[in-house]
Amino acid sequence: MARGKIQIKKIENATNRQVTYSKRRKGLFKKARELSVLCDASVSVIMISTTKKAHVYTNPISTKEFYDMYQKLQGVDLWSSCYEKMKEHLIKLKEVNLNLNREIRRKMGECLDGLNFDELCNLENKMENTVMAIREKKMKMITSQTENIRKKIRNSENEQKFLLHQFELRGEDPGYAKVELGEEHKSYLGLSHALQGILALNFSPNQPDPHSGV
Amino acid sequence: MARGKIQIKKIENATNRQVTYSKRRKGLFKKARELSVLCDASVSVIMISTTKKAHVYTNPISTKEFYDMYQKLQGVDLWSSCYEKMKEHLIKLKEVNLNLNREIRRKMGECLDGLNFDELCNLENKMENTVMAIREKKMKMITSQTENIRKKIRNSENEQKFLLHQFELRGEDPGYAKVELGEEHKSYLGLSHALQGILALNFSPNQPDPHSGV
DNA sequence: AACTATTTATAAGA
DNA sequence: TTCTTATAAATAGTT
Repeated sequence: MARGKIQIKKIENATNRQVTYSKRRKGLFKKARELSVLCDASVSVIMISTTKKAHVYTNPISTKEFYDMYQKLQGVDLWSSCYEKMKEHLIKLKEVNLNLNREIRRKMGECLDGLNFDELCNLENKMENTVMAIREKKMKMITSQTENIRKKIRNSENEQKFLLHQFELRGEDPGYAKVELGEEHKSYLGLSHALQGILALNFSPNQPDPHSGV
Repeated sequence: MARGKIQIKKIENATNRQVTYSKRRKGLFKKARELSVLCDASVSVIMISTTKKAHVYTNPISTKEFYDMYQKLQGVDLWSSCYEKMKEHLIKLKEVNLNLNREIRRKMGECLDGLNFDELCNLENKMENTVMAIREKKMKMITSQTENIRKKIRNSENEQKFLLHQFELRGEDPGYAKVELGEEHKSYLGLSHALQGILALNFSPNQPDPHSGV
């Protein structure tokens, strides 16, 4: 358009192309601004070079507002695919949550109205098994606790024996300490045995229940 | 820019403005196309007039692709507010689901390892209450069923009486029908009474459990 | 980045 | 709207 006409096709010389890009970009933005002002229109110009650098002109609204308005006017949602998928996922999860909550309420004995007799029997069985499992777990806990206490006692007994031995070697009388430790051990043992007794009682009555399938 | 210079400010004459808009729009699109071709760049021009009509030129990619690329290059997500909120919601729901599932597994007697002794006792109580609630529900079901059957029997007995009365008035003998109905009633009653007995047995043993708080 | 010959865009009029 | 055309503006090639 000056000093000779040019063909509208890609400029092969990279430097030349870059210079032209710069000049024409400026020109385009100027024209865009003029159009926007003269005609009171909203104009958005975005250019992305091969070097992936973006140049933007928008007036009088932001790029986001531009896209929002564009979408509204065109009646298309450019992001619907991603957005809608997410929405669906959300709805599904909500439904799953609702069902899980209902299941929990049923397991708490509420919300039983929708179940028929067979389903009630089934749920009863499962819940009985649950109670049994919980009792078993408690039993294990107590047993292992008792075992631990016994070990501790054995350890301190051994330690005590060793200390006694040491005292004897020195010809001294450690009487007081010996009695103290002995009392402590007895109360430990008493507690754990009592707990085991309670659990054993608690555990047995359900075993002959005609409903528990095991 | 011809036949006289103009000021770059809004053209007040509406017709004039419209004409200029049309002419300059064409010019801008032409320049955009030339730039795109000459410099091998991506160009997007969107114009929205005061009459809310959109005119678009993009090359060589679509408006959506343009938007996506623009976002990536600018490192901003124009929809982040809405999108991120949704994402957070999704993550929260997933977490809730996970917890609900864990709760259900616990109520089924699995996954008890994370609980301490008190929690186990608490869960045991709840599950016992559940079993009781289920049994109560079953009981109610049977009771109402029995009641229904009793009502039906009463109704058919009344009907039978009425029919017998009618026959007597006519001086005829309906003996056969009377015996049939009577037998049927007995078997119904027998079944429901037996069921009630079974349930009563099933229901009572858990009542004196020292762990149920009620 | 600046210059400038020339092409291109376009304002006003038809 | 479109065509015309005088003139302003843009810009290709050069420095």
